[in-house]
Amino acid sequence: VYRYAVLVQNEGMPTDVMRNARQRILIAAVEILSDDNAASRLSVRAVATRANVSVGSLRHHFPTQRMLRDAALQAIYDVVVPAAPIDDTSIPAHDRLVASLRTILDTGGHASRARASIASIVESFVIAEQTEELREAYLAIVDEGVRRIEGWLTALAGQGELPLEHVADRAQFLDTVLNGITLQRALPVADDAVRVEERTLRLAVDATLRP
Amino acid sequence: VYRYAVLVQNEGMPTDVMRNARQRILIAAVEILSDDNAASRLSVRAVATRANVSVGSLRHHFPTQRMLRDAALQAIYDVVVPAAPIDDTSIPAHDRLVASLRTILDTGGHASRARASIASIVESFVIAEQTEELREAYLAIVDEGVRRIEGWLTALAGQGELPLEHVADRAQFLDTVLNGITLQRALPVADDAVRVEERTLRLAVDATLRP
DNA sequence: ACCTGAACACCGTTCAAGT
DNA sequence: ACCTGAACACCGTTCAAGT
Repeated sequence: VYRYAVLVQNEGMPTDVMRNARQRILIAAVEILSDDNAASRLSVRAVATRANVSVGSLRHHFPTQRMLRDAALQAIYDVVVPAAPIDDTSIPAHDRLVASLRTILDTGGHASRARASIASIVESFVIAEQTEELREAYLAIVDEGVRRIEGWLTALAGQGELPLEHVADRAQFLDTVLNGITLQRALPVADDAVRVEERTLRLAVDATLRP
Repeated sequence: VYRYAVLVQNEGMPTDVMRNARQRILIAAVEILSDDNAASRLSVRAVATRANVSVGSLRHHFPTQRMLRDAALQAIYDVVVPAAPIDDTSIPAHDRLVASLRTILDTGGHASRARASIASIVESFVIAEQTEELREAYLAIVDEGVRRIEGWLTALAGQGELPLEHVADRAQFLDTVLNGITLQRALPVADDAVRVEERTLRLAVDATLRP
């Protein structure tokens, strides 16, 4: 699904795409990540083999496995999620962060889509046999989400909106709040759910943007 | 810190604790998890070495690494949890609220119990056909939880710890945070899960107990 | 600059063998 | 029943060597 996106994204590039190892590695990684199998891990050798490239070559283009995963997820998100206005200082920091957090929430959707989303997550990671492989796959996903939030908070810290040393803690905090909201969206909702969610998100952001 | 707790918890046990491999393994795991070093991982060999036990012996008592981690986290929570009454003004309001919220969290349990708990909720209220009856049944349960939190906040408001008019909003907020934590307890957990959860809960309570 | 593949130090799990 | 430690199949990273 996403592999074409990655290609398109680099359209105005050198010459023969299939001759470009970096491209092939990135495409292979995106393919593995967007595989139907939720538990698929992004191992060095799996990616290298799929891209028809040596381990050393992979490492040359992506010095660490984290850099590779980040690049692949970034490529996916760049296509799927509209960019957040985190640097638009004409808008209050509070509103920018709320809007950014909503881009994560919206990947889960609402109503029946939110329910399908949670059902799938619970099936894959809660009900399924708890293997180490599954755990690592899940933690990699969580990590990406938290890092995204950290990215926003770091940007806001650069504008003096919060202390830089609290970025990690507060990103985890916001991640938990988003998990709570996501779960609540899937569960039966009260009539005032939208208002409650809005207030909760604002309260969480208030707590985050404070010395 | 927690190592003694694990010992105490098994006080009425066999004979010589230091001769009990299972005890030593559990203690070693708890020590590593409650280590200050946030990067500490719970590897088989690290635990086995620390416990002065072979890898095989460790596997005999804890067939998978997950079971070991679950047992260690359970041991930690069993000690951390004891509830402080909300009206005991000799304890800081902050601590009283955290302790009270933990009593709700602990109804969900940890590890396999937390997973069974979430699986059951999702099955009953997310996957099941969304009837009005189901919705009302669920909202009644939620209401009960939120009302409990409101009760605590009202008590604290009476002591001047927060404005009375914000009690409803903030109870909803805390409910969302608890939902997030509950979900995270059921999903695969990182090695630093205990610390992260503690910080998140404190941050949420900080946000609540503020004008 | 780009690529190769062996080597290294890890990981969790399995298992024949001991007591 | 409890324990041992080697072996296995992985993992991510490093690096001398090629082109």
